[in-house]
Amino acid sequence: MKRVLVIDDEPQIRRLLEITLEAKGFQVFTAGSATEGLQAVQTVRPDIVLLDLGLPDRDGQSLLAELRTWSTIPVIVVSVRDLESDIVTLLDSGADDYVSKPFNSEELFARMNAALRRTRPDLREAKYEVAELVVDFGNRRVIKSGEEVKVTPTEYAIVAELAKAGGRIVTHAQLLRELWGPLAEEERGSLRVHVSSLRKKIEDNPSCPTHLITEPGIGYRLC
Amino acid sequence: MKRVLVIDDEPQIRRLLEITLEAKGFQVFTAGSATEGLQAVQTVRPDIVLLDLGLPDRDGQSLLAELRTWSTIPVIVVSVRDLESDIVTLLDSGADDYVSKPFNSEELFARMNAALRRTRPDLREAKYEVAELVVDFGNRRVIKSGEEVKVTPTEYAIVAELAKAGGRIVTHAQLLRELWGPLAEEERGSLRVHVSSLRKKIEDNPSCPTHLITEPGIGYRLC
DNA sequence: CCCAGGCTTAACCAGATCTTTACGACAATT
DNA sequence: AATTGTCGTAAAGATCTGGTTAAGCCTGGG
Repeated sequence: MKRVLVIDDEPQIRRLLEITLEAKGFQVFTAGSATEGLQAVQTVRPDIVLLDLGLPDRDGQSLLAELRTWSTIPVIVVSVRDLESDIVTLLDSGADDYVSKPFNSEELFARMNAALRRTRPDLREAKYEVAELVVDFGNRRVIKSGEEVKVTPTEYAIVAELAKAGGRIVTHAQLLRELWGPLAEEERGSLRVHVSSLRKKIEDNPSCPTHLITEPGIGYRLC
Repeated sequence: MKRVLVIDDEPQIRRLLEITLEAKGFQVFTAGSATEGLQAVQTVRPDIVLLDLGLPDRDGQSLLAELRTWSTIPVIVVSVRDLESDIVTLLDSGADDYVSKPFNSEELFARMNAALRRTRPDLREAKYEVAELVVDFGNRRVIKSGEEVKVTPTEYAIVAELAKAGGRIVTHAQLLRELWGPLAEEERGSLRVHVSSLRKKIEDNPSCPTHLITEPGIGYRLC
């Protein structure tokens, strides 16, 4: 049975979709806000997401952008707006399709199936892998040579941030912002310590790192 | 055994429903006012709610609206009024079905079962098993090594939530929201206590848990 | 009315985790 | 060669988190 996650702040819409989609044979999960929704993607691992724009806590597009940094799960955007420019922007941000309210449930169903057919199942795994190192976002785990590595919350945040960048450099500023909020420049020392202890766990030879690489003066990179 | 909460201000009706529903195999809880009812939803954790309109302290519809902001529990509205417009409004607000007084108990029973089937596909006949531990959603029981374990309502809610996640991590926030409603961040201490006592019941060695695992800084997981 | 079960709160403890600090290595610069 | 700044490491201390226990409160049933 296919699992669908509905992210919408209006309870009535959630209910409506729940009923119509269950009738179509989907297993339906719901989330009432953007943050809740992002979390739910990880926990319920749906096959497809229906995302309403105009959530209270966060812009739908930024949610989509964040989601796309670590997941390729198909997302269909649902919204009352249907300006041509909006549609383009959203598809650019990684949406798979677009349905405007009020929607015809048959049309929605058809588009969902199309999106499901289109996706490559092998890419739906929310994981980042390099050689013997695997960052499993879905289960919040780090695996090295098949063995799970116990990392602290901060260490996971660092390695996840680097993994999401997919091998590209992540600057000190970016990491600091992600870990300690926007105005934390004094934590550079702390960051160094955490990187150090992280290397002890994921590197064969911590003093000569092969995965968590320092880019002097810039930041770090996972490769 | 399914739990049903009856919210009605008339003692006679409460009694009547209590008797007929108990005969049908439900465990019945009652509340005599809207505020009492809202509270009871949290404390008794029913599987379904029967809500009478025309409560003294509050409009039934606003109660429904509030409930729907944090719970998807099936609600069947019972009322003397049966204006078409009212029915539509109520279903819009999130009611699952509508029965007008005086009601036929067979009809009510049928509609309750329909609502339960529709809204809780995960609980229909499902069980979650890991080694010697079984969470029996259908009968609301926990079995360990063939023996039933007596758990309190809150403990059952916790273990059921974890079981539904099927071994994946459930965050503190998710659990808190599910157990105490949307704005309960202060209950973390209480959650810890319940987890502790739950472990005493389902773990061979509670100080070294093998099933109910702590994911430091994140939440819990059943495996 | 009292009693028992269940929930919450508070206190305490242990261990994990984070930050701070100090120091040494290294490279680039003067 | 000395200076400067960046980075890694180790150790210490502070802080946080989670588990446990016991006490008190509330509620429903006898």
